[in-house]
Amino acid sequence: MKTRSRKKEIIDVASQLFKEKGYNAVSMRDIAQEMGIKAASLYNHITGKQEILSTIILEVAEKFTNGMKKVMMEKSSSILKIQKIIELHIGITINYSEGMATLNNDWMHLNDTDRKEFIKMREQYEESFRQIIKQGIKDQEIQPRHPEVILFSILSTLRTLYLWYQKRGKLDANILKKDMVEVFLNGIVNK
Amino acid sequence: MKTRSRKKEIIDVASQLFKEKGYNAVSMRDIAQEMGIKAASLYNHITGKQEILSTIILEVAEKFTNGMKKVMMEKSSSILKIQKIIELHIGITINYSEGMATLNNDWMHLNDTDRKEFIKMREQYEESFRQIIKQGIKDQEIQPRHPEVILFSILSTLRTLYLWYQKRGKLDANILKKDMVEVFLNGIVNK
DNA sequence: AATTCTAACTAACAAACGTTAGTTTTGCGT
DNA sequence: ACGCAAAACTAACGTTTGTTAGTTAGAATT
Repeated sequence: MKTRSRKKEIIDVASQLFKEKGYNAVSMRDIAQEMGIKAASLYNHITGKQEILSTIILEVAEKFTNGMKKVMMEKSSSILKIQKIIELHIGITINYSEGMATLNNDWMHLNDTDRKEFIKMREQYEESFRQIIKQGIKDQEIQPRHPEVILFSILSTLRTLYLWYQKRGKLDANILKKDMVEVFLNGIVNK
Repeated sequence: MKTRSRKKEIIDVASQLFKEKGYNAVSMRDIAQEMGIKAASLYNHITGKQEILSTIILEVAEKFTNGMKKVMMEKSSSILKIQKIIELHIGITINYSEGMATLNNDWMHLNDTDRKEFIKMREQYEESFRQIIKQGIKDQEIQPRHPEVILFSILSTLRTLYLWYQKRGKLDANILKKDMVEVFLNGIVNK
């Protein structure tokens, strides 16, 4: 189907623009101009601006949900699971950095239905992560600190990875992962 | 001057709304309605929407610049300086959480002049932080890892603190600081 | 009591917005 | 070469936007 690929083009162009200026600062005319067509022509492929937004965000959100599901099913230590989660975030950031930006910054502009679905997914994701940390503390793999601080510190770093990854150019994902795991697991102090 | 306090009111109301919906999704009529007046009346106190935005952002940005300047002048270890920076962020987040959100999300909607100034301030701030980390590695206080990963991990956590602080309600700032310092300095692994 | 000032108001503006309707062009399968 | 569907176009719509102009009620100052 030709429409599919054209639709994908629209989503890609929109992702890029949303990342730079945010959803509300990008008009349908901006998107169309970037594609060399008129705004009205976009409606041959999509139902509206909202559809673009929810397509971008929910696609990335599902990647996270599925990735976390896999991690949760593994029979490994909590530390190893956290490493897998860091890996998951790095992978998604590399492949969907524009979508990642939109998910972070513009999820609140989803329509009621999609926004509620998104929030539910996000809460479940965080809850899974929290359980892993709590289990790690119980098993004495992880230091007995407030789980919420650990969860928040790691998650906010991973969520804004997209801001940073582009600047570093083609820094090897493996090196990035290794260093980041080291920092979170062992800290920065030289003892 | 009476106008000053009324202007402050506008800034405060706008900060709250900007935090929730973002700069472009908040209209002058929204701000006015929240204050119980008409949009046109706002112009007795401010020159326009842009002024509101730059007032909010540049005020917070200067807090950071001044705070960092103080830290840099201290004659203490790098580790201690990093602790001071964490303290600085927590303090600003508590007192200016709305402005913090706007700074993070809407700085790109500043006009050309203000945006350039903001970017310069941010770059200088990051560079100072980077120097502290590099010095710490040279002095063998900090483990010899890529400074950029350390910088990014800490900074992105601190920058999005505002997202998390409100949820935790009145969690004591001192406990938060202590736990967060522990996580970054010593990591989470129980050795 | 008269004047000035502050901060609100109503009315209106031009521009930009998302979207719809109807029409024309393009390009592929026959 | 013809037919048809896909995908572009023009024109316009009703809203919403930030902002300006001119006016008015009430308080403060003289």
